[in-house]
Amino acid sequence: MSVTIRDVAKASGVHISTVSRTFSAPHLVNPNTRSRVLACAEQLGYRPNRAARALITGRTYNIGLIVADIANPFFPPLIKAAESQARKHDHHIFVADTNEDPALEEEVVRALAKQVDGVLLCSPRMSNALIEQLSREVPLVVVNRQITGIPAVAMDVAGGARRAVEHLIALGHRRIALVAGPRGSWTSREIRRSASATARAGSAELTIIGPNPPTEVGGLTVAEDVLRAGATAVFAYNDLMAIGLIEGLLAAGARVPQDVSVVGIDDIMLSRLTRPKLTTVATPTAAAGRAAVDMLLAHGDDRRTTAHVHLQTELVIRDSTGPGPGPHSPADPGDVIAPGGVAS
Amino acid sequence: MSVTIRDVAKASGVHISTVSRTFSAPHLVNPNTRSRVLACAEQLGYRPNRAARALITGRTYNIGLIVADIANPFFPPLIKAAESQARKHDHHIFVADTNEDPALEEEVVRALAKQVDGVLLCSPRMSNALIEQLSREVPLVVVNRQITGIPAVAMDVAGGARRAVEHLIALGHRRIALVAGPRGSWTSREIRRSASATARAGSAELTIIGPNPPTEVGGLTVAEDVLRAGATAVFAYNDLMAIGLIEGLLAAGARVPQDVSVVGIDDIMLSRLTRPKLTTVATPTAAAGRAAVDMLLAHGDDRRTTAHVHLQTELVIRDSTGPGPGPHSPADPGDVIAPGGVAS
DNA sequence: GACATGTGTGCAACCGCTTGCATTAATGTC
DNA sequence: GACATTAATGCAAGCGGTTGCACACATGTC
Repeated sequence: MSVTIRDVAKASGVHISTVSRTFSAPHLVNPNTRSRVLACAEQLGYRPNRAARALITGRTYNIGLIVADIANPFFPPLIKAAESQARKHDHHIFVADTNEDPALEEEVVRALAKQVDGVLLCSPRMSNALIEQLSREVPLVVVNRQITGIPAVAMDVAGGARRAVEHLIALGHRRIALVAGPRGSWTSREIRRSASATARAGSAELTIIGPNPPTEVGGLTVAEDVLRAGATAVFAYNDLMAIGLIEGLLAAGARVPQDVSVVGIDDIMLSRLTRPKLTTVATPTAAAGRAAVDMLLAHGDDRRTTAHVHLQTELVIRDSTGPGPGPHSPADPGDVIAPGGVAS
Repeated sequence: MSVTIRDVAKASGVHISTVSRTFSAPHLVNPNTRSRVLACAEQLGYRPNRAARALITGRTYNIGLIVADIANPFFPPLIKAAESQARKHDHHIFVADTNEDPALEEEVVRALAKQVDGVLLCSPRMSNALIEQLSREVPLVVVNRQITGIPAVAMDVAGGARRAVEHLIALGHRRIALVAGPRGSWTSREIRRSASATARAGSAELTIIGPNPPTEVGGLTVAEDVLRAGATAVFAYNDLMAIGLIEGLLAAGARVPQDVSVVGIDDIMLSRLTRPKLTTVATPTAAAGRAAVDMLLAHGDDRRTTAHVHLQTELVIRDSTGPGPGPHSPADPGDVIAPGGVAS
């Protein structure tokens, strides 16, 4: 049915091992023979069977890419960049979506382990211990997370969060809400830590609302909590939530940014298209995808390359942030109500 | 290194063929033996090597999914649904992005052919002839295209286009522009055909602008052409272009929908979030992803299942369309200028 | 008790390819 | 011209599984 190495061998009058070497070790075969074999292969439409090759060499030329939610606009640019970079190195990408479910994450890694040269774990929700264990079964590169001993591509979300909160403080906001992301997210912890420290340093009050699902709906549903907390500015775990939040705020009659300023993080395509346009922290998503693939492929040679790539983020000021109530805001700690669903 | 069928055989005191049958033909092995083997396998953490299995059975349990542009928000829901549906049947998905390039499309299909049980070709830009040829090399299901002899999942874009244009006509618009999609797109041809027929039936004038790249920028850049054509309403090839177009129109000083009404197609998530919210034709993207996977897997048994699945579309009226200039519009065919980039 | 029947397991070939080793021919060295 | 060296190719084992066939044994039938 399908044309194999034997067909090519027969057609070009050499042994199959010569054909094999023509493709995997060309320098070992006589140039004349080589070109004859290549001609036959071309003519027959021969393509090496990677599965068969992988069986012996252990290299599959496949990469697993695991994301929490393909439909979250944060991921597509990353996937696209990774796929393109992988193809440059003749690798293919398995994409799996875990629906934000840590258990599914583990299962998918295990299911993919034997069929890939390595797995890119994007924004994993698993525990560090589990990730370390899995990394013994298959080469792993984590994106948006830092674990000692595991190669990682991290974006400087802490720096981004700092700049975002500083921006709000500079605008005169003193009562800021942080709409947190999902439990188990490293990014969420980083943001929380950095935003808290920055608020403290700027003598602003930070109310943490969450955890929440990292979706538009997640943002929409906390709009009331934000208003009840009396915040004049909000920093959200990601753009999708920020956009949902703005929807919710507008629906509740609050104006953005006149009454409430909103900052997101990610700079997804959407952020330039909503009204008001979203002020946000741009994360280099595509660069992260490329870097992760590069690390994984480099990784192969020397297993202890636990380098960590750090990518810079950048504050993009658009229209969803504006001046706060000013330095003389009648902020009375007494009327800060702790609404349902608010944690610290 | 990795635990194989032989390790399990040794541990449970049976021949490897018995272990093999325990997994691939359980009814052939004695229940006692079976449970013993399963226990050993579980304890050793054995996972069958799919590549090795594929070598003999010819079934890889992999599916290729080829899209024109992952970053186009139309695709992620489709990919997500397909991946999820595939996983239900214990299949994995290779995702490839072709950057809207037909040549790359062909190359990717060929590269994937041997490693998958079939390929889902989403919105292919290739010629029918080429698709037919490829379908002889690997089982194919096309999405958003119809080719006799090839299983397909098609959305009723023609019906959608009709309803969109009828909606504009009902609002009183008589000079309508169609912002066309990329060359080679079946959807683009369907839309053009259906929109033309509907306009003619409704005594409206339809100016076709394009072809254009199916992106936000593609829409943005034709805003001037639309205004120059004197159209009071526009139907765009997809939501992304419609949204870009609205940006462009607003930037040029035109109000939407007061001066120009805009309808898109796809109902991507974005469409609910922009201002004004986009009137559009909703296409059942996730359903298409699921259906395509199902067809491909069913396909396996009986190669001549060239069924075509047809999915309904639906007009979603939001805020980007409004009343036209009315029946007494001073439309003078004489001042219809054919701007640069306008085709018919 | 002889025989057909069925059940569970082992044996070995094979899927398409890679690779260490043996073999042969060509080349260089003194 | 004998010998070591190098280059090019063939041979065959094996990667981790599957599967047709043979075999041993237990049962049922007359």
